[in-house]
Amino acid sequence: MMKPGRPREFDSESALNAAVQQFWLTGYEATSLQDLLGVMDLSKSSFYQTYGSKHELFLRSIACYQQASVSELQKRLDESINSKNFMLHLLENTIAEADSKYKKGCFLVNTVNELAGRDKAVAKALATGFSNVSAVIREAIIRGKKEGLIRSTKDTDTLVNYIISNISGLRTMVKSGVNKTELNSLVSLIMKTVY
Amino acid sequence: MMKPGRPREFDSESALNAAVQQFWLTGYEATSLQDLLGVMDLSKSSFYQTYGSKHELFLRSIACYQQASVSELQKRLDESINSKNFMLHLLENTIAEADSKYKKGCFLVNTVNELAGRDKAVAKALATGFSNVSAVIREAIIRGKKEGLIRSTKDTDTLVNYIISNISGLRTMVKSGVNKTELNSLVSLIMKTVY
DNA sequence: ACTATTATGGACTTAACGGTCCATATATAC
DNA sequence: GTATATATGGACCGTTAAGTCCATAATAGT
Repeated sequence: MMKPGRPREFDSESALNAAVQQFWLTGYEATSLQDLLGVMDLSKSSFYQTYGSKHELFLRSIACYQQASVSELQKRLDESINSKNFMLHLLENTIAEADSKYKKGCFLVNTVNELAGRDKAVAKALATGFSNVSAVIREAIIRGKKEGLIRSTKDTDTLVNYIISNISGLRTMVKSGVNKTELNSLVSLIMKTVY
Repeated sequence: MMKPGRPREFDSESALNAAVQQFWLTGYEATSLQDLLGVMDLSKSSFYQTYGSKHELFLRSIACYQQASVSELQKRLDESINSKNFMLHLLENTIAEADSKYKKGCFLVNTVNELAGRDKAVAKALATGFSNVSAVIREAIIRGKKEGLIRSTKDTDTLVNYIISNISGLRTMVKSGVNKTELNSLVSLIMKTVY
């Protein structure tokens, strides 16, 4: 039962993806509606009709990014030969942007730093995201323990937090321009702490 | 030889400090000129005459914050009984905000995440700040090695980066609402890695 | 063909932004 | 007291922000 009416002239899925990219690159405040209309390729009317407001779109963008990231992460874990290998690639992936000109970092980490303190709705969306990411990391740690690969005697939760915290730390280091050689040393130290 | 002219009605030092606090709390974009005039307690005219522009004031704020932080840090290192003790207190200090309502984090870390990617002048000011902080951490690591307290065999530079990176990571964890108990576990793991 | 429904373009609104300008106030140096 | 120099208050500016509104366009079902 399709409802009648004029059909969309824009692809709402790719429009949302474009919004994610833009927010990811320039954050919430620094991204104007004009910027969004440009990359999303729709009119102001369609924008408000479809997404309600900039703020609502931002929340949807967080959800979209988070779901994609988590399922990508889960897939990589499932396909890894072991926990250690998964974690090493995760950390290496985190510092991969060090060479590129535009360092977007992680959208969740960026947003925590920009908005979590003063926007409750955003904070909640982020909490969901972090929680979902944590669940995958947790699975990886548990698997590592089963595989007998983990040398640290610390409890699972602490190790999960340790990984999350270090990913955030590495993101900041990348953004502040630390070079790849130094970052690689850092990754090896982090790995050595856990595995 | 004091120059003539009407004297200032505001204290330029405390005005700058107030600006630092405001930028620290709400970042660059989200801090309006009105906000600044309010907390700095001066008129728009005086603002532009004294500080040039919002952007210039922001750069001065970074410099001001950085100098104060570094000298505070250096003082704490000088007064510490040993390197390990200094580092433990540094990390504990980093997570101290976990209980408070407003989590300002570190102004430098916040700003890296908000602006470093698209504002060269800011990036440069931040680089100076991080470099100065690193120098103190470096001194602490070297001292720790002399004192024979450091168990890690990693080179000094890597350990310095490790501390900086973990401080950034902890800041993000605090902002995303992780509780104090978990953070303390994390601190103890980080300490154990180095000392 | 007509109707109901949704989509779109573009004019419009209101408020806030950073920033400029100038007349006036207030001090020092002579 | 007068000249000089700086400080201040407040009006003003152009731009942009997010968001609203309405007339029109384009479809599906009848």
